[in-house]
Amino acid sequence: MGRWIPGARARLGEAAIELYAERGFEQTMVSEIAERAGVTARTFFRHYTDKREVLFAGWSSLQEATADALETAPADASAMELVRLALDATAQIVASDPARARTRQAIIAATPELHERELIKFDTLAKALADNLHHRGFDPTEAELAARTGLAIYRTAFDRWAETDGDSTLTEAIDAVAERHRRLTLESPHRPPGDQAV
Amino acid sequence: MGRWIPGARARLGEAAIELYAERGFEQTMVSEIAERAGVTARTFFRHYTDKREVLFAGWSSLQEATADALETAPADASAMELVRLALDATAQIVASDPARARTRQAIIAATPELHERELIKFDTLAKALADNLHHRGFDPTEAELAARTGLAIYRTAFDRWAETDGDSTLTEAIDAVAERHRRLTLESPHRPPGDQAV
DNA sequence: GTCTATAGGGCGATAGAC
DNA sequence: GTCTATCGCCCTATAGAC
Repeated sequence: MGRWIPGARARLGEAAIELYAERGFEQTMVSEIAERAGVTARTFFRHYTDKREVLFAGWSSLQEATADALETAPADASAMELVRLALDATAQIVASDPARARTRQAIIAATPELHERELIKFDTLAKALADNLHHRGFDPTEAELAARTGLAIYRTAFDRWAETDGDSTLTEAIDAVAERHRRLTLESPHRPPGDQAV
Repeated sequence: MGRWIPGARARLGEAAIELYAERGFEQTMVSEIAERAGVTARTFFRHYTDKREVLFAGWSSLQEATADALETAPADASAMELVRLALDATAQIVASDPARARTRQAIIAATPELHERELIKFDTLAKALADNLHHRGFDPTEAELAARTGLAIYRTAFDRWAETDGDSTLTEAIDAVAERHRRLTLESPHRPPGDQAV
């Protein structure tokens, strides 16, 4: 007795996503996930801090991938060029398993709690990117702004990509949205000092 | 008996913010908030769906204010011009009580759970703004992108404003960051079709 | 307003891997 | 022997049901 099968973490992750997809996030109890994975509920919490975290287990690798992508970038690259490199690196990972990406997306979209968690993950990603840019010499405000603008582009592109049935790539979607962003900004009038809103 | 003092909602809101600031969000129990407000814990949950929601009670008025601001805008305004009007309207409300805004900010920054909730509120605001732009005739992608870009500008401006000691206005901070955003985008090279990342 | 189920944390014991 | 994964039982606050 007490003979435990290794790989509990992975089994818990699988079981959770299956159950969330089958019957919904809120309708799934931690004890059920644990049961399907062949462990106790207590073990679940040793691997994942809470029920939501299971769906975001891979995000640290995204952060590493973007950091790697920026390491090999030319030293004189502009802030937005670097952001684009980071987005492309992210896109490659996410789009490497489109079916999983879309399943995840469907689960998250159905549950405000999970949407909340996703947003803070995006925010963490943006923060990491901003720090990276800052270390490259950009000032904090510029780094923060560029990173957040990049995330705005990425999220919009992902939304479009996820709702189409896979005839175009995520990277192409990012290209298209980035170009839109350019035009949008060019259209917006320069507001000279002294011409401020009341 | 049955004699209750009106204004429970407001008292609960005050009590919650006081206690969150005094001893931290997690260390504060709902029963303590209720006690300080002179009601039962059950009453707390009738006014606020959960512990976090207390800090975001005023956000619906922000949404209304931005909607109003866009109603009076010229019909031929560009997407980013409209976004700027919305941000300025938001800034006016938020900056009308700078001390409160900064206290709130400090509580939220100290607690990931609250940060999460704040992000979804911002996202909801962005969604509402995007819908508004969409109804004005902009296509969904453009509306979504413009709204999210606007929020990126707003949040960066707010961060800068909140960490300085009130010698400049929030609206000025937004102006400055918007101008930065323009320059950042202009610097970023146009990527012609066919020149995509590997 | 009361009652209850679930999330999630703390602690000590145990059973494997090394 | 050490180190780490797992268990099981205790506990409390949240949040929803009645």
